[in-house]
Amino acid sequence: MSPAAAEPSEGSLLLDDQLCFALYAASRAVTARYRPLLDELGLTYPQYLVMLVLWEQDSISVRDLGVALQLESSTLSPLLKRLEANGLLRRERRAEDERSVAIRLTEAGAELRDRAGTVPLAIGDAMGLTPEQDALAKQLLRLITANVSDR
Amino acid sequence: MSPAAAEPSEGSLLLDDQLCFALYAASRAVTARYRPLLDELGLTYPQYLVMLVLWEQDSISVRDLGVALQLESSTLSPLLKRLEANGLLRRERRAEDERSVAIRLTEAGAELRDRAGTVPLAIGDAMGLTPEQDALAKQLLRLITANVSDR
DNA sequence: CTCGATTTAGTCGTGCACAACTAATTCGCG
DNA sequence: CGCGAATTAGTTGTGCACGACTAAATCGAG
Repeated sequence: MSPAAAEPSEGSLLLDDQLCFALYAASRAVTARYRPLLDELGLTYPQYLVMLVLWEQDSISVRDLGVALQLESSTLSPLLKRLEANGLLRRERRAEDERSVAIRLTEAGAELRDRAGTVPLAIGDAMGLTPEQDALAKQLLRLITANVSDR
Repeated sequence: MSPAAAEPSEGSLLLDDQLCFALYAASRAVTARYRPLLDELGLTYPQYLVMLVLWEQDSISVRDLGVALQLESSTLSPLLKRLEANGLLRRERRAEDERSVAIRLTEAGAELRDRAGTVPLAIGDAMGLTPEQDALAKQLLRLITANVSDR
């Protein structure tokens, strides 16, 4: 007989017992926190993630971008079109394989990296986790993603 | 000098160092896992969350639903309209306050609860966490949500 | 070499998510 | 009581996210 509140958790239909809801709510809360910072860079949150990949590895195919971000081409194609329209990148068919499209940063896209440098620290600060909690959270989230993805 | 891989984490612009990306990817992976189960119930994932709240507390206002799920009326209004069109709930202006709209389950909406009973267990199984990991993850996610939301 | 299978981007339709705004109703101060 | 402020749903516009599909290019077995 535990004196603490009951923990039905497994198989419960109560919203607040659901890990999935905690995950969903946290994800939206974090992107909401990013919004004002990214507004100053003229980026949305998914666009920011694409830029992170490109700053790490320029000239990547749409396919490999999709693998890195776990997004479909039907999500990426219009998103990349908007980033191209904003002058941050160029899309060009690869000569060696005309099916593939290489995404390359423009000068403006590469320079945006400098202005984005303060963003992760500001968010990390807002999340308010200790380095240990941060590492633990990442570990658990990757475990969930891996378990839930396969089969 | 740690022999393991470096952990720059704080202030890094590498995608895989970002807790925010782990969160975003996990959230989408989990909802993707729900999709085939919810398809059988004729629900989307956000619709399922709304139904969870209604099974817990029938006859709730749009406002209170928004508080529970942290969603705006501009998201809920069309979503509720679709659930109403599918015969799962009714919307009626409250007599005592004509600004407010009460959401009430129909018979079909209440009965759907029985068919949904197996969903949380199936998902919990797919996530593959120990009860301790599950509790820890929920705790960390709620901490992040709370820290990131205020101010 | 050839032709069906595979790979790669992209389009289209549906349903969130949210900011900005509107309209109706209720509240509450003077 | 009267009227401006606040509350509540809802609409509109933009941008994801993803399934289903298409078109073009490449691959590979025979």
